[in-house]
Amino acid sequence: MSPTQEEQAFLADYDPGAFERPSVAVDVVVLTVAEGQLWAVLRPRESHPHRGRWALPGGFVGIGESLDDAAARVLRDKAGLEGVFLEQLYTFGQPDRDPRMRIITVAYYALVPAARLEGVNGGAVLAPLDVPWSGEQGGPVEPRDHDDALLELAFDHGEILGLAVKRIRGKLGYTDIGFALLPPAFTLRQLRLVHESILGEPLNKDSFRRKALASGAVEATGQRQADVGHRPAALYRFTRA
Amino acid sequence: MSPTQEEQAFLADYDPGAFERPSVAVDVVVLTVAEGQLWAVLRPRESHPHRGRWALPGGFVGIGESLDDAAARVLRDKAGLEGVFLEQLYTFGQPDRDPRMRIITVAYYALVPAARLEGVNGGAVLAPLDVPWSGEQGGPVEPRDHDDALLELAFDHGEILGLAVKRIRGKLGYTDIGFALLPPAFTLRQLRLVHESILGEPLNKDSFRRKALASGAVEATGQRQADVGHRPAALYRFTRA
DNA sequence: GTGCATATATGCATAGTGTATCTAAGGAGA
DNA sequence: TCTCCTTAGATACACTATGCATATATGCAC
Repeated sequence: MSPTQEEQAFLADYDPGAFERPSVAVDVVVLTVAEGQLWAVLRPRESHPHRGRWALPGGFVGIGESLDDAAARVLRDKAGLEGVFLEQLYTFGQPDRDPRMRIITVAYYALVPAARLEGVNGGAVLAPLDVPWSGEQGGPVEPRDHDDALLELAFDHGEILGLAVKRIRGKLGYTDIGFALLPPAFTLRQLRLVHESILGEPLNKDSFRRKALASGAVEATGQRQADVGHRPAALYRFTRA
Repeated sequence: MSPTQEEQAFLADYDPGAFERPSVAVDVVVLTVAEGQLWAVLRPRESHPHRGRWALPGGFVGIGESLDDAAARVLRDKAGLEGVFLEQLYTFGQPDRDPRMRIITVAYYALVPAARLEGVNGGAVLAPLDVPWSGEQGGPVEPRDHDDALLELAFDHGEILGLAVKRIRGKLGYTDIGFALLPPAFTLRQLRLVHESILGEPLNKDSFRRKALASGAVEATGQRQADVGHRPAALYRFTRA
């Protein structure tokens, strides 16, 4: 840190209003699972900088608005989603992350059942994510378009996406976030596919079944699948433990 | 959100510089383990608001300074610490969390071996923390003074402290953060006491020992304890797996 | 009906964990 | 020097979780 910055920060302790303030934004990573992989909502940037590149839905935080409220607003206005799982991820604040000015962004991630994202609106796309690392190693992930070509991301949004994937890989084992990606009634196979898609590796079918049933997190609805071309699986619902 | 806020946020998309910006600060939860419990560094507030209450070491983020740099600077200037474990925790942004103005704070947590905190300087105290919840339930924690009286905290710093404790409880099992609280050479008993103090519950001595040795995270230094009044334990060092 | 695909139950081998027991190695004090 | 106390560290065993194999069940397509 330069002496000038240090001096500024020192003085700011006593009169923060007298010094230059950063802008604060929120960006939301909207994730879903379909076809055995993760997908994220991206929007094309229509102005400079990074015009034409793809960006996370985001926006500035209002001066009287909480961070959670700002994230929920962005989710509603820019992805058409309400009432979904939404949690703070990490705050990105490198001084040069936006070339225009100092913008600190508080990243959130939302988990949505695939059915809620069928009609993605207003230029946004749902892009499948290649995760070029294993376990919780971390690093950027690579969104692709329908021709399997890489989508170029704006700012540090690749890093943000990567951290979201890393985070849900970690939280999958000891939280209920997997259920946020499923419809109200689901089969144990669907539940396992969600876990496999997030973890990027196959899981033992029988142990997964045993663990899921023993966890107390699911209960049978009494219903079964229909029209599936094989023995229909029982449908379960999520029950908070 | 009021229509005015929504309108502001909408317009801010196109000209963020034209609208009022929040101040952004960092607060650092400095934690250590000693005498079988967690301790945190607190400083008395010398001006309003919340004058006389206790606060986390903190400060405003310089306009050209990264968040990590700001946290490291606060740690150095207000707790006299350098080169310790330091990681972002969570960002707190309720509009009314500071009565003076809108201040968003990015909270960090630092983990420090107890020996590094023996001479706490400049009015700061090292306060033992009562954790009135089990597991990863979460909630505020209660710092106490030498007479076991509760210390009143400023702003939402009780909530921040509580989240830090919850976070390290969770990360203890699948990361190396426990070693950040130990000196370079330590016994397996010391390592277990760190885990027990963080988790707030006793651990099985033998299984803990087995797991620690099998993990590959520790190796024997060849040295032993001295002057301990019983069979001296072997000293180990941390080795990155 | 026959074949195919997946669901679901059961049994067994193996690995991990909790617990008990035994011996080792230091200091304190008679 | 001997005895006692305390904690270290090794070993054995029961129990549980998990991976894996096998057998049966149940739907649709033909």
